[in-house]
Amino acid sequence: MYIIIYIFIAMNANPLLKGTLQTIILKLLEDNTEMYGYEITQKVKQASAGEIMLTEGALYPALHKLEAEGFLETFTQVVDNRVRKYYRLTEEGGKEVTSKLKEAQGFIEQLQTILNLKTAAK
Amino acid sequence: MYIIIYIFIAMNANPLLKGTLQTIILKLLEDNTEMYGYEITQKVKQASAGEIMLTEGALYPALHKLEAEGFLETFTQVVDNRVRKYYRLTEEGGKEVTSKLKEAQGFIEQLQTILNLKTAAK
DNA sequence: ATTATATACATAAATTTGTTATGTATATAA
DNA sequence: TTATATACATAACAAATTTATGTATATAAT
Repeated sequence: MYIIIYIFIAMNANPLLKGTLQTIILKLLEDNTEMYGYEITQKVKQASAGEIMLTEGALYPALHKLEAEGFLETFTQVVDNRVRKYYRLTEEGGKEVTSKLKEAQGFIEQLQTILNLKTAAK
Repeated sequence: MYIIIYIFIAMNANPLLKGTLQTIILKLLEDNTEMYGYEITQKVKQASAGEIMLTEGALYPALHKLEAEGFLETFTQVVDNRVRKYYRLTEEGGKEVTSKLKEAQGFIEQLQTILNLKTAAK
């Protein structure tokens, strides 16, 4: 008789994700018009070669918040007896993507400068 | 008689900083051997063209934590009657920089793929 | 049949990591 | 004398996650 013990070493999934999740969601919806939550997790996983894994506990509240803020609107669809909640950018949301992307690009650039010394400050 | 009212609009300093601060500190100490807290804030400000501003409330606890984890060691020096607490990488800290940098580079790359569609996933 | 895995949503508790607000103290420029 | 810069520290608060649960259906594997 065997006893199998699984030891999971928590490694803090994506310590760098913080602050980026909303931008990722908005950008994906700009590119794909409409997506549902689970679809977003899979898309991010596939597009990032498995490096960025969205947890449901982060994703769903983030989607709800973006909707509450008026950046997203939703509709529901049943496929294979399972409910899917689709999200789509509102006009406000469209503007927000641009703003968030600009912010992210700027931050990434400066971060790379510091971490890489690309532009090597004096 | 004039009454001047200043209205400060809080704009959430660096919403994208989260998770990156430790990496920034470690990298700066790899490049500069030894630095004190205030010096780090100024270096980051200057190197990022004022885009990344470290707040003291984030920086000092982060330094203390890195020290407690054994990645940094300190010594004190008095200059102009003011105390400076210098930080320096330990050997452990040296390894940690490499690891954190690799992690950051990987994340940034994947993030850019998603946000820019640089590598445009199918 | 039963179990595991994938799909699909949701929420609550706990944790991490920041911001904001304070506090202390010295030096220097206005 | 006042404001600003230098230099540290910590506590209260807020935000955004992770982790842990819970519900429910479909499908592949045992």
